[in-house]
Amino acid sequence: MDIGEIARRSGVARSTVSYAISGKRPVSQQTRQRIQAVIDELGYRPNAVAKALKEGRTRTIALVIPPANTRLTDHQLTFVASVVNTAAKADLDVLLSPSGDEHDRSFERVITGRRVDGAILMEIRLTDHRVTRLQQTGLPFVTIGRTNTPDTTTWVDIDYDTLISRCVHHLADLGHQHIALIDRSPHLATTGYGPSHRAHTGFTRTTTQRGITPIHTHTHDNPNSGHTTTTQLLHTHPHLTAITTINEAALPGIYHAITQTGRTIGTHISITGVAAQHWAENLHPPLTAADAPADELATNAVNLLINRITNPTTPHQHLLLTPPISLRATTGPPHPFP
Amino acid sequence: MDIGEIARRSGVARSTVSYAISGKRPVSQQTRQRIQAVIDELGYRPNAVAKALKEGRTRTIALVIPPANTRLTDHQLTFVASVVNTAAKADLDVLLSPSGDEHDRSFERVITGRRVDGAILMEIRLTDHRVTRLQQTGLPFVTIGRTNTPDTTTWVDIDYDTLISRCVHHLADLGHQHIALIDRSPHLATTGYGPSHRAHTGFTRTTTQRGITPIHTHTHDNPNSGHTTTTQLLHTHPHLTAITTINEAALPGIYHAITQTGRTIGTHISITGVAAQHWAENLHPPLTAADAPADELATNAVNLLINRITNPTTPHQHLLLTPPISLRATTGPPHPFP
DNA sequence: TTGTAGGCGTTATCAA
DNA sequence: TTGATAACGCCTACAA
Repeated sequence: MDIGEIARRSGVARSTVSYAISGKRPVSQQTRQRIQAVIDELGYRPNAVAKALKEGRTRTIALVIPPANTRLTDHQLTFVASVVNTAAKADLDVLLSPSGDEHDRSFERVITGRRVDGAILMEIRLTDHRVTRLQQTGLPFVTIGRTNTPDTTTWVDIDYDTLISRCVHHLADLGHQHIALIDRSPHLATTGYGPSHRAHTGFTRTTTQRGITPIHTHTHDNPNSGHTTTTQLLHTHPHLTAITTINEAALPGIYHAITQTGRTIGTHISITGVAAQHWAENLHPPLTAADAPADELATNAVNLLINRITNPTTPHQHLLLTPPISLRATTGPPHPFP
Repeated sequence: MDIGEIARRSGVARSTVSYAISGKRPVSQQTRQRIQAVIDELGYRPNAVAKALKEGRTRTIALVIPPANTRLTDHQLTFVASVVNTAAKADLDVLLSPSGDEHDRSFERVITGRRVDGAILMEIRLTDHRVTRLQQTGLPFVTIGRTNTPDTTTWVDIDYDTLISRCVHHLADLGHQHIALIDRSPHLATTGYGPSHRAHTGFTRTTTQRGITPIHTHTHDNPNSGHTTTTQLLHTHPHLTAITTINEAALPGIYHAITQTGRTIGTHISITGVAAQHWAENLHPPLTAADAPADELATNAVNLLINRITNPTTPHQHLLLTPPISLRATTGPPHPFP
């Protein structure tokens, strides 16, 4: 059933039906009602594909998610959900596209076939071939995180440098002299993952500035790895009294490793870092941390993208978020252990 | 740039270019190469929207996710990722559609505008208006979970009844006499959420059969709620020695509440249930549980859907999964506390 | 206030 | 082996 069917049954031209639906041209009360009756009776809905072809836009955006081999963190998950919700409010649909690994076909297909009006790229690297590819195609896009050449794209990001710097200052103010940064996986760092680099930079700068012994270590995005790393860390660095981290997925393991040695969190070992709010709140004890603003990131990403789609020539906009640290229960003055 | 442009530059007809690309008609080596050269030079890609209009299918499926107000559990998240991956392997794209709440517009738009060839519905209820709606439209779909009239749809589901029954048997075999079922939220149960109902059924039947005192309680899908519920549970039922649950999101809180009272998990309180594998493994101690097979659920859902799309008249197929219980570290013979 | 007709970019039928 | 052309279903000038 198509618009012609409706037209025939209501005894009008196809264009009249179209106008009756869109309201872009006045239609007499009488015909409008007759048309509407037929539409209701047949349950007619315009074919979105035909409409998209005619209008040259699909009212769909792509969300390019990280490869599936690395499990999505809670923060990323919240982000995806927020994107879908924000897009829904703007009557946009979201096409999910896995990237990396063997999924390049999917990525190519989505961004190259004019199936979407724009794209949001998650978890980009300092140099990222997907960004290059997207720039070639001319499809509007915004990235979560920024590349080495931030001025050439529209992006939203979290200021991990400043955030980790603040964490170190907070711990230093409490009197800590030995602070460890537990980073995300070494693999991410070597493949140019911005947050890792920038957290590291902020950490190094601030510990130097405050005359603190810095300890830098990586761990995979899961509790088991966090447990192993932390156990080792406590063993090799007996003077350690504070940890800061951007690896929320490892946190349960970090907690467990600490308590397992008989230490108390917040007393013998202070912890702080960056994590999803509900994640920080649901740990025991609740984590003092900068709450990663996934919602805000998502809302802004979608809005910036809509902006770019409707007005492709505007200069690139950027948004760097620096959420405050929520004081909860995991930091305090250093207590030697045992 | 369109197919006509390529045709012009290669000095052939548009149809020849089309056939050169699709291979659905023999094209001489010579012209094919000439065409390919032009395509490569200009970076031409066929417009997927036009193709979809012409072919009458979009090579896209919709994944209808639960309303955003209830945070997705780990199991659900894994499921979404698996669907996207499986679909990608079949060169299908996935359109995400939130349902429920104020998102009915999105749901309607997606399933009604011929934007997708089929849909997968997550978290359906025993009576579910989305199922009814989908049946009206005639769009092929498969549900995760089953309604009250399971024969009228294609579905995949987890056999919570049998799973919880097995858990009770396992605990009873160990000698437990007082077993509690911690269900998911009361709201889910009252809105006809199948897994809640069926877990409850299996629990009641098996406890009766084994002569065990059943205790049934609900909790929300988060650690805090699990903590509150469990604390209260231990208080009201001091003889309780075992818990079985289908609420994986509440587990950290359940654990915490138990140890907080001085009890040891696996000794004073045995726990078992249904949860995502990596979730069960990353708890301390690791949870003895039936590993919810999100991957298998997803793969089968996608394949059944593809089946239904290509062959809409086949009888409905169903798949009920009953994964075995993985023995880890949280069950043992009952030890009175203190 | 309404109708006619052309075109969005493909694929596929029918000729040559 | 290739070309011309008619759809797919919609929107929107342009006419009436």
